[in-house]
Amino acid sequence: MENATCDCSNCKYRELVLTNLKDEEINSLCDFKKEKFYKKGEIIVKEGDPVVDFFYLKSGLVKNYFYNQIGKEQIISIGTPMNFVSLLTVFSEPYHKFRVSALTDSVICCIRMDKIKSIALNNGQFAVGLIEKMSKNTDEIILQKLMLSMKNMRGRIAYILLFFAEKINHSYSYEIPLRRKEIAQLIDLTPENVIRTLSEFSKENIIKLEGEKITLKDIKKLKKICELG
Amino acid sequence: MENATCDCSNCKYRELVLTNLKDEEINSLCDFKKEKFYKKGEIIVKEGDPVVDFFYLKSGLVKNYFYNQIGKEQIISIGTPMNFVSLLTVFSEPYHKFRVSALTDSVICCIRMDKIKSIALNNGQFAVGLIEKMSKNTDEIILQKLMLSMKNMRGRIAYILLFFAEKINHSYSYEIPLRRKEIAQLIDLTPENVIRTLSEFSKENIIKLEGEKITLKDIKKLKKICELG
DNA sequence: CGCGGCTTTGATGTTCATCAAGTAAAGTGG
DNA sequence: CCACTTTACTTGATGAACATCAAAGCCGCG
Repeated sequence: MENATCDCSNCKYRELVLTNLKDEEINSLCDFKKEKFYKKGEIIVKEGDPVVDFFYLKSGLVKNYFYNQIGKEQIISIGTPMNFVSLLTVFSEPYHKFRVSALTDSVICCIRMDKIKSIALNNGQFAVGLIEKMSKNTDEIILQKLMLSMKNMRGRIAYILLFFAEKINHSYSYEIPLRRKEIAQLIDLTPENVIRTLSEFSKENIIKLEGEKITLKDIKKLKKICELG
Repeated sequence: MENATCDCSNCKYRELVLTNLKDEEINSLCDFKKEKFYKKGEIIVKEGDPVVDFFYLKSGLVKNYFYNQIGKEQIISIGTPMNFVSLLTVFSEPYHKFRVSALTDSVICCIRMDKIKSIALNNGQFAVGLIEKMSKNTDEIILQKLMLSMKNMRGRIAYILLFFAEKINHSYSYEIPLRRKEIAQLIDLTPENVIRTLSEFSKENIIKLEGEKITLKDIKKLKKICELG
């Protein structure tokens, strides 16, 4: 993990997450800002860490996860660029509940939480923008979990392949950003069954697998499996 | 459903949900406030309804749910007193995504959404309070779904019985507020298996069933089943 | 009274997890 | 650079957990 600085005032990334800021507020935020680079696999936040910074992802991909009673990893959500890293716990709890790590090399902007709060106290516009953004973000997480829980094996795999394509890579041909095991942890299957289903899809000519690269060949069929499965 | 009015300025219920309001803001909010009474089973919000009011539950119990592709009802969360009714979609979407109905006779306070937003714009204290409350509320929903998804049949039933006792009824002896079928919809089982497991617990002397009344007899064992299941 | 919806129990079937075993790929140290 | 270890991936066979199906009793309600 490395640090760096950049200019916030014209930062497109900041604008999408933190809006309606006056110039002097931007300065006050950004004097304490840190931009951090994380390598694939690096841990960004550990459960139990005190909440000091507010994070948002500029580029890369992160996972939000925890370990269940029997020590198995469970992925709660995937953090995409222009979005919050970590759940909203940060606004109501002094300590992080979950772990966050980088799935790919990632750039994260860290702003002191107390600065955010103190600006929100004085700038309602900003606070309302934050509320709206949070609301959207959380709803998506809940919706995704709901959608997944309703589906069977094939439906879940289809869903997640389409999710990677449409929400993350913006292409139907991409490198799968998660290991088979991680996919399993995200959609609540075993790695064996993830593999099995991918093989099935491949045999049925719905997808094409080449190493870590995947091409979704029959989108229509895939969407059907996703909806009905 | 009936309407009524009450005085907001000293309302303990309002204070817990909407804090840091100045006197004139309370008045501005409450002039447009409606207090509504819903009978058990009544629908409070339908998916697709425009978001005009902000709801919080003063007393009673509500369920937040939707219908999946095959028309089966799925319960997302149970709304308890002193909390928001409906998910946070209200802050970012113009229309409700889910349906809400009363599980028991309920009293709901309805405040115009535009009033809430316009006050938040001018009162950062209020906005930050709202953010914290929202954050807590949503995290609980996500956590509950996560906990449930990790558990097997017996674990889920144990969890939900303890949830009813500790979070809703504040007693280990209570009337079950949901039908067997609704419990199934909430914890993702079939009604048959809900019943079967309750029967098992009853035979194992962990609980006692008398009509709709239930008594959790062996809390220790129940918690063990909940944790390990 | 009789109809429909909820509840309950038992029997059967399907889906998915688990177990086992083997191959490939990727890091590690001499 | 090559043996060695470790980790990921893959396939098949077996078993357990839960859904589904079927049938009967119960209650509330028109």
